[in-house]
Amino acid sequence: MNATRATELLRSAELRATTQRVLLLATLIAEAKPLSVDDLGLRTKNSLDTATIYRTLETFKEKGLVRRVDLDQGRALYEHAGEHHHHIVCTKCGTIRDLDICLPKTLQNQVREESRFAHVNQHALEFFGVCKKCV
Amino acid sequence: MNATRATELLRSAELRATTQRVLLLATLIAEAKPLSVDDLGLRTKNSLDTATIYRTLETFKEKGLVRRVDLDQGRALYEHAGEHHHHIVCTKCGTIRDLDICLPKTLQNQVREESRFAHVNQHALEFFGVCKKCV
DNA sequence: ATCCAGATGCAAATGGTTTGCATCTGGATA
DNA sequence: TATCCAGATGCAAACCATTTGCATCTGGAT
Repeated sequence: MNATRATELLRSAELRATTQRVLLLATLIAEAKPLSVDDLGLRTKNSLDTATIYRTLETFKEKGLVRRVDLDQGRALYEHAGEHHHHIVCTKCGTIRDLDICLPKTLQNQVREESRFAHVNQHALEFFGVCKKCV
Repeated sequence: MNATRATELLRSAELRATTQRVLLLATLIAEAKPLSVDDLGLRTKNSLDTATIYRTLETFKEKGLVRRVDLDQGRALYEHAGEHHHHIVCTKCGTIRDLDICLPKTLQNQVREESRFAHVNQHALEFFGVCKKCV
């Protein structure tokens, strides 16, 4: 069960381990993929108020427990924050797969130079395609 | 003036060159950066109905005249579709700068293999940082 | 067992985007 | 150039994800 793991994580993030937070975090850990607020509502059997889910996800994000992913225009997705990675999305069925790749350092340095920004902190990289089932 | 250029582009896209479309496309060409629906409303002196802007942008997108950029959670941005490129956004002031870089082919091939998708059609790559003015 | 700052639930408000419908117009045709 | 109509526009209402105000509840410290 991920409830104990979730509780531990909440404690180390200095957050009160409420029923709702444990449930949400455990769900995010269990599913291990980006979920929408609706998804989270369904997977927790609508036992949580929508506003609570939004507020909780925001809190989690601030503490680095989850990461927000913008794959979908229209609604936000959140995933348990493990290692930095990227995704590929099937434009037909919406399936999301994790990718174990990242940008080469050379490209990141190139951006630092070309942008003339003082800092380059992060990047979003998402791929879109058609999965085998949807060909 | 970009109006004639816009009219030409509309014609070759087989779209009726209405006053509104010419105005919108000319504005997108002139600004040469991602604009929100609100931005477009202001820059056209609120002479266009919001619904018209949304519908027109959707039409333009289908015809490949504009590209939608998701930099901002909350509202969509659209830019005149020139060459494929990416952006860097200042997380303090919101300034967007074009980047003349793209993913190395090797990485794209890596994604093709690792994803096991039938096709990989496109990617979104955005950088976030702090520009010199905002340090 | 008590207590209270912070968390939750509920409902209403917000803001971007979409849609139904009556009217208008670009541009093809005669 | 005048006519015509499919498609475009304007307006207002509807939608939907997200946020917010506020009264009540609760985790965990005392």
